[in-house]
Amino acid sequence: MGVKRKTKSVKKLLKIFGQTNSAISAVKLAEDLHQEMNKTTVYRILERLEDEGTLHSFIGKDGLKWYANNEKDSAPYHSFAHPHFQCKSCGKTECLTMDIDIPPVPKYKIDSIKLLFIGECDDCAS
Amino acid sequence: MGVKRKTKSVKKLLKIFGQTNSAISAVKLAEDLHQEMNKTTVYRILERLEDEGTLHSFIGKDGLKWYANNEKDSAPYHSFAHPHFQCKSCGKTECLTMDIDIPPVPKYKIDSIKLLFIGECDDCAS
DNA sequence: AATTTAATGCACCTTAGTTGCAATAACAAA
DNA sequence: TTTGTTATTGCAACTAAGGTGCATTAAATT
Ligand SMILES: [Mn+2]
Ligand SMILES: [Mn+2]
Ligand SMILES: [Zn+2]
Ligand SMILES: [Zn+2]
Repeated sequence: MGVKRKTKSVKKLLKIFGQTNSAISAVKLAEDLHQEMNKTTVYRILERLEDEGTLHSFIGKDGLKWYANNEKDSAPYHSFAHPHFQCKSCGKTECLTMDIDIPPVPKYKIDSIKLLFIGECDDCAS
Repeated sequence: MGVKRKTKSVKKLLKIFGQTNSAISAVKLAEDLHQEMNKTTVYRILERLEDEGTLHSFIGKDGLKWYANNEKDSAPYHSFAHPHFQCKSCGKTECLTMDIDIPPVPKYKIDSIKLLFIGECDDCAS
């Protein structure tokens, strides 16, 4: 179920995601906010914001969970994937704006596609 | 570094991967083999087999690490991705045989691509 | 057989994420 | 505004994946 009450903690997280397009790991959020709310609260709010469609999540290259804004007009799965990029040097992780066209997979009923590009970002490539 | 000695434990794992094309999670292997070797040994052998190119690994939808055979002729990253499928009902996880063509990503230097299809397998879709 | 050292077992650790429950605070009704 | 309902939070304890240090074992080589 989604968020039912605009608590201080919910507002705080919404503000953070309102200020960036980058993905942020749950771990980082729990760390950064640990003076303002319990880590359990962070995890629970993220879950609720994802449920209601405000955020979306994915698993990064190291198995950590990352969250980012959901584009309002993001449709469910057609035949394209919303890709993420993760820098193996600095860890920066982003939603890519392009949608990647994925050909149909024979034999399986596909619900969603996770597409993760791993490489080096601008800053680290120099 | 890769495997230097064909120990009993190494042979056991090689035999297992010699008998299937499915991916197997490290957790499952450690469980199944826990009478025959320590879980630490399982994790270390998997790491070495991946280092030497015998196996490859990826992170599944729940953040677990999965291993599967490496096709001998698998090139590094050109512009295609080796996709995996994971059934959200029964957890079955497989390497797909097709290579998916991925268009170049502007702005980033990409080293590898992780492509995970999540859906329902034949058995679970009925 | 003796030597070398890669590989293993074990005990312990680290970290991400979850759970149960009592206390708190949105929010709506009175 | 006060009161009542219950969503949300904090806390402490827990689970599970995976990793580490080190003494011991066992491949492989001489
Ligand atoms: Mn995204
Ligand atoms: Mn594979
Ligand atoms: Zn970077
Ligand atoms: Zn299935």
